[in-house]
Amino acid sequence: MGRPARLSREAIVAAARRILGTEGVGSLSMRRLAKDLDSTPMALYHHVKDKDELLLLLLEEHAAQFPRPDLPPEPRDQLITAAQLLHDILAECPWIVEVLASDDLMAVSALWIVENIIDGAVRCGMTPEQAVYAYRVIWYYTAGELMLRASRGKHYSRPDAGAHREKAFANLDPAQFPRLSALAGRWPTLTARDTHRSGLIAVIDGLLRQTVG
Amino acid sequence: MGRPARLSREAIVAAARRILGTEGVGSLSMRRLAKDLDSTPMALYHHVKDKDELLLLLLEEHAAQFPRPDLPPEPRDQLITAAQLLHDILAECPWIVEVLASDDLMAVSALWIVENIIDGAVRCGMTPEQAVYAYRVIWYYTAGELMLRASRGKHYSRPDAGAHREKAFANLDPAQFPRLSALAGRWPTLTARDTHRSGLIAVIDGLLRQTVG
DNA sequence: ACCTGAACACCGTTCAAGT
DNA sequence: ACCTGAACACCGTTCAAGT
Repeated sequence: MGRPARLSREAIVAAARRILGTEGVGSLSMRRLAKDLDSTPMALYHHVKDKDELLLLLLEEHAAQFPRPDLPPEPRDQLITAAQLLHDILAECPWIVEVLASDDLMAVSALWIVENIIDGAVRCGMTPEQAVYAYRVIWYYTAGELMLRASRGKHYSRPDAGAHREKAFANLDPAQFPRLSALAGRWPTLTARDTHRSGLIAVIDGLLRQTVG
Repeated sequence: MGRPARLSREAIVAAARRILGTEGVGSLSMRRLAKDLDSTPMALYHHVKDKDELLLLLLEEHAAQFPRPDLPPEPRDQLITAAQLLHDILAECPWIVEVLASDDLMAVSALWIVENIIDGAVRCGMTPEQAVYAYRVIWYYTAGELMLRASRGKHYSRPDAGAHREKAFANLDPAQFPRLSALAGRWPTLTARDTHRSGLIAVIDGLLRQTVG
């Protein structure tokens, strides 16, 4: 019957997800993964093309397992809810943004969301061209939020987190930077707030006004 | 008189900028930099704290040298022009976005732009809190656009660029994805368009409507 | 087909020693 | 103070060989 393969795509993806969950993306390397599987780095390359493919497999798995709620029928609500959902799915694997960036299309298991964003936009009165434009603006906002959220998470445990910022604020000339000086004390609190949804609504309504009045 | 230091911050930054300009961020490593300076990697650490500090020095230099045009007096125009300027300054060094992300404040030589964004927002009628919120939404949009632009640049020369996307579109079920199927052929053209400014205006007007009606 | 070992061509950074 | 050499603890990936 031919000896069974020791490794498999599934086993590799499962081990990778375990590392991701317990130690973060920073710890996920082909070598570390091989060690966890009692194998060698090169054995992995028989099952996945390269590290990017492995990361995409992880996203596919994550997105496929994510619940698919019914979307509201009203087109603007559908647009907002779908865009929010796109953010929420990726918020749990923000490391994927860099991989997705190389091609500007979502992973296939998250494509239904893109379809719903475009559909909502068209049903709001946009042309298909305008709907793609709106999707891109929403995607830039979402990707930026995810990237900055991820690197905040990466550095928040450092003892000197925000040291550079505090020093910059302390050296601020109030005559030259009146607005920033006045805000200095409240800046950390204000920037720590989660304003994603509210910002998303502003972005979408701005796009709707610009295109369909 | 004590022998002069062979290396200096300035010489290191200059060599780094040369590598950045001719070969891109991917080629900028402390070891490569040392080689270009006929020195050793560790000699560099006597003049800069670490690689992140070096990258910030490069941004400071770039932003300081950038022209500082007068901004339009009308607050909404000031807001739009300042936000556009923020994008244009960073568009020439998009690799900095990751470094800036760790602290959520701009490099000091670009702070005058942040001041003007906040000022424009306040003069449009926003409270300082709302102005910081607006700045953050604008920054997310800008950072996302820059990041995706950068990785498009990184991969556009590959022979298989867009291969994954094309295959994904080809396998699309028109019944399940009517909007995307209809757009498939035009997707590459539509997503290649530079819509930054138009999107920025939509974002800003959306924010203004949401906060000051 | 699947896996191993060794190698290639790199990283950022620390440590101990030199002048 | 400034610099060097060697080392630490890693990377992703290719190549040639084994079963």
